[in-house]
Amino acid sequence: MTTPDDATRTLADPTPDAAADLVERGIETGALVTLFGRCRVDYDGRATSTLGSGDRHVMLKPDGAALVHTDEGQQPVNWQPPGCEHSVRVAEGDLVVESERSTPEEELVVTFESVAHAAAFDVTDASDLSLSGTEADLRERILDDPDLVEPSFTPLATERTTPAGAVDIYGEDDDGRTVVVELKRRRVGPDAVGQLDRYVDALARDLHDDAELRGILVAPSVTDRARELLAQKGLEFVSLSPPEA
Amino acid sequence: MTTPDDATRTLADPTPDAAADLVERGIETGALVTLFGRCRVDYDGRATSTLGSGDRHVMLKPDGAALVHTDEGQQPVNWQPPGCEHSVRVAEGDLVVESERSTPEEELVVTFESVAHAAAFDVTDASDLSLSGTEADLRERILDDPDLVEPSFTPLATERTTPAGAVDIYGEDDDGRTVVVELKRRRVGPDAVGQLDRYVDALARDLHDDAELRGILVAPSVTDRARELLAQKGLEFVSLSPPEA
DNA sequence: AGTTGCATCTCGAGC
DNA sequence: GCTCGAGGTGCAACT
Repeated sequence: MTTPDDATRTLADPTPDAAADLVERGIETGALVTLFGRCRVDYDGRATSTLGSGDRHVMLKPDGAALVHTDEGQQPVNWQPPGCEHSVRVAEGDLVVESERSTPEEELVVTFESVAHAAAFDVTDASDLSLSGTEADLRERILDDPDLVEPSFTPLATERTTPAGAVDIYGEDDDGRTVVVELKRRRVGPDAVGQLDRYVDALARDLHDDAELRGILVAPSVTDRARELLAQKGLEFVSLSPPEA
Repeated sequence: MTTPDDATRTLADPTPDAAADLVERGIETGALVTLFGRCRVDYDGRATSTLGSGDRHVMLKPDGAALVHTDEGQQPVNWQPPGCEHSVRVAEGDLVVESERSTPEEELVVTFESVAHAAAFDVTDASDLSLSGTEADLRERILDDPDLVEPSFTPLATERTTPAGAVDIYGEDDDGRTVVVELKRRRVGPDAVGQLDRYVDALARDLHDDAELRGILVAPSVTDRARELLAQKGLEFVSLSPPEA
C-alpha cells in the first residue's frame, strides 16, 4: 500500500549523500526524480556539448529519459532520450548524475556543486492524449467529402507506396487522370513542394504515364516561394484546413 | 539578500489555496515553478487536445513556457511556448493553472484534483551552451580544407541566396564548373536530395548554364532511396562527417 | 511578424 | 534495427 508520504519523497538543501540516496532509491523504484541546484552539464554522443555552472532543473524519468532545463525555452538545454541508464554517485563532494546508452553511444553527466532540492514521485498515468487537428484529421475530412479537393475527385488509396515514399492520397480526377495529393495541416513552404514533386516524379516513372499525372498540394496556405515552385513544377494547390473539432 | 529558504520554496501535499499562493508568488517573482499531482490537461490553439486524469509534472518557466510531463518520453505531453502568460486559481476546490498567448491564440489548462508537491525556484544561469558537431562545424571543416570535397574544389561563398533558398556552399571545381554543396551533419534521406535538387535547379535557371552545374551532397552517409534519387537527378555524394572535437 | 532550414530534433509506423 | 515523414515540432537568423 502506498501512502502519500511513500509516493512523494522530497529533500530541501540536502547533503550530496542524502540527495544521492534519494535519487538512487527513486531510480530503483521507477519513480520520476527531479533535482534543482547549481550544476555543470557535459554531453558526448551524437554531438558534444559543455555547459558551465548555473541553476537548473533536472528530471530523470523511469523510462530512461533525462532532461536538463534552464529558466528559458521550451526545449531542455541538455537531455538524453528514453532507454538510457541513469546512475548517481558522489565524487569529490559533488553529486553527479549520469545517463547513458549505446546505439548510439552517448552520455550525459550533470555535476552539482550544490543541490537546493531533490524529489522522487511515484507516477500513475493510464490516460492517453486525445489530439485533433492533425494531418490524419485533414485526410479523413477529404475522404468523407472528396469534392473538397475538386468536384468528382475520387480517392483510390491512402499511403500508396511509390519508389520515392508513400503518397498521402492517390486517386483520379473527373477525366480519369491519376492524382497525387500531398496533405499538410498548416501553411507550407518549399519543402512540401519538393516532397510532392518527388512523389509525382516517382509515380510518373512507375506508370510511364507522365502526361496524365497531376499533383495537388492540400494545405491551409502556401508561402510565396512555395507557390513559385508549384508553378515551375506544374503542380497545383488547394486551400483546405483540418476540421476545427 | 537571498537566503536558501527564500530561493527555494516548497510545499508537500498542500491545500489548493496554499499551492495557489506559492504558484502565484512564484510567477510574480520570476521563479521557475513546478507542480506534481493528479490532473487533467486541456489544450486549444494550433490543434486541440484533452488528457484525462493522471499523475504529471508541470513546469512553469519565468519566460512564459509551460511543460507538462508524464512518466514517459522526452517530449512533454502538453506544453506552451515561451511568451505565454501564466495564471493560477482555485475553482471548485481544484487548483487550476492556465497558460495562454495570442498570435496564435492558444491556451493550456491544467486542472489538479490533488497536488502532491509544489515548488518555486529562483534561477540564476549566465552560462551559454557550447555545442560542437553541428552542420556549421562541418562547413568550417570544408572551408579549412576544401580538398575534402574533391581535389581543387574552390569555395566562393556560403549561404549564397538563390530563388529557391540559400546554398550551404557555392563554389567551383577544377574545370571552372559551378558547384552547389549541400551539407548535412548526419545520414540523409530523400528530403536532403530534394533540397539540393531545388537549389541546383534554381541556380541553373538563374545562370542559364545548366550543363556546367554540379550538385554535391556532403554527409556521413545516405539511405538507399536517397542514393537512387541522387543518381536520377544527376547529383553527387561525398561522405564526410562533422569534426569529432 | 513571416520565411527558411537546422536539430544531439523526437516520435510512431512500417519493414 | 533502419527508414521515412509528421509535428500544436522548437529555434535562430534573416527580411
